[in-house]
Amino acid sequence: MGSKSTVKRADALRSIEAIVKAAAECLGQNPEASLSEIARAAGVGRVTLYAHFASRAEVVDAAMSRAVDRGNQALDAVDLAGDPLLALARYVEASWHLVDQARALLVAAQKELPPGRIRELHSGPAARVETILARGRAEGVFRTDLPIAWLVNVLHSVMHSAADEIRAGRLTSERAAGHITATVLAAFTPPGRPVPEPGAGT
Amino acid sequence: MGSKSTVKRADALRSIEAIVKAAAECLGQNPEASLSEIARAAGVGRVTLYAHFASRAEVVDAAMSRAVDRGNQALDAVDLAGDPLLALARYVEASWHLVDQARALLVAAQKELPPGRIRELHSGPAARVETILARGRAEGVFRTDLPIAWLVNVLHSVMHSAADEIRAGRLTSERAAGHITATVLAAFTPPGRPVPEPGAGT
DNA sequence: ACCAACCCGTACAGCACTGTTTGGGTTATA
DNA sequence: TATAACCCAAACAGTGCTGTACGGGTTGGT
Repeated sequence: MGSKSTVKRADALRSIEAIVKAAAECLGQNPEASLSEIARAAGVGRVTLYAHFASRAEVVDAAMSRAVDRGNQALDAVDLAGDPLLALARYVEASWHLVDQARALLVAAQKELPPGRIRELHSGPAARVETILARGRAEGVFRTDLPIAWLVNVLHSVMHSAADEIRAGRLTSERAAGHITATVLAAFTPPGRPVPEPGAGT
Repeated sequence: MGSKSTVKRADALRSIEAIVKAAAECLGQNPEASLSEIARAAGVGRVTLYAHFASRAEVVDAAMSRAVDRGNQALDAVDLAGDPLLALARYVEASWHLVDQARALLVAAQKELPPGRIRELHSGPAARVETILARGRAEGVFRTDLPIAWLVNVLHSVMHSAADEIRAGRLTSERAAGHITATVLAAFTPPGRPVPEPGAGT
């Protein structure tokens, strides 16, 4: 789409990059950050921002896309094969961090972007977890009495929970992953089976 | 405080009541609802609203207080003694519903009210859960390898999770409580012990 | 039946944000 | 080095919200 304009100049690309980065950071802290704030954080005039993005929605979309890309990229380096319990632990270790920053950004996106676009962006990461969960269920280590979508949502909720606790000063970043996995592995254990002891594969 | 004015007239009290009720409902659906919307929903002129509440913050505070009061009242009717597992199940059954509506309201409150006031309002309900959890830990049915504050937060997160699933159309209200308790009771089980089968005391 | 308290609509001032325009200075690229 | 692309600050219109001020109608309490 949009092959009308000739190639952008180098400084223009630099500006755009700075804006998208600043947008991801600002909106990650405060979903209602104004375009003025974002432009200032990017070290760029507000008008320049409008020269590259037609509307606030476009800025949010770009920031969201960037965050999702980074997330996918980081998760590609994670080994999701082998014991589902360990795979899930590795997944948590690598992503709880990202999920936190993405949350506020998601709030901004939900107000500015059509729901379809949101699902589209969210589908990639979601698929990974579902794969792990499905394999774990097939192997009998994860419960089958609750829908997969529910389990996925619980996982994300617990990650958000950790972010809250950190912000409240009741939890340190180092312990977060451990708490999350301990909680989630227990929550996913099939009824009647013992919950796994933590620290099996550290 | 405020013993200067003579008693309010009956219609004034009726208006105030309608405003607070409408505020709780509107802000419960959309934390950014304007005072115009709230006044309209209350069947009252916008100016009348300002005659009773000096600022938006006062309206939010009143709505929040109302919701908390109602919640406490509903929870007073719940028996929290006996088997901690069953007590927790009863608690969930009675309150997941309230927590949902209170969430958006809380978002509004966090933007308008000082943090101290928020903690003050939240302390009542939180204490209940902590009591159940502490007793369950003492009796060995809840895990002690994670802090109580964490467990409380997990419980709330899972409740929010249920609200999300319902809004997304992937869960019905009837099954919500069951899913929540099944998840949370498993998450709270001490490592090495079997997770309880659901439906023990239905 | 009276009067104050209350309600209402309209209107105004102030603020913050979005999006656009203008005009002049700077820099990449050929 | 020329020129088109780019950057910027200042300024404008438009919108939506908050909070206040008025004047005329309605209603509750005594």
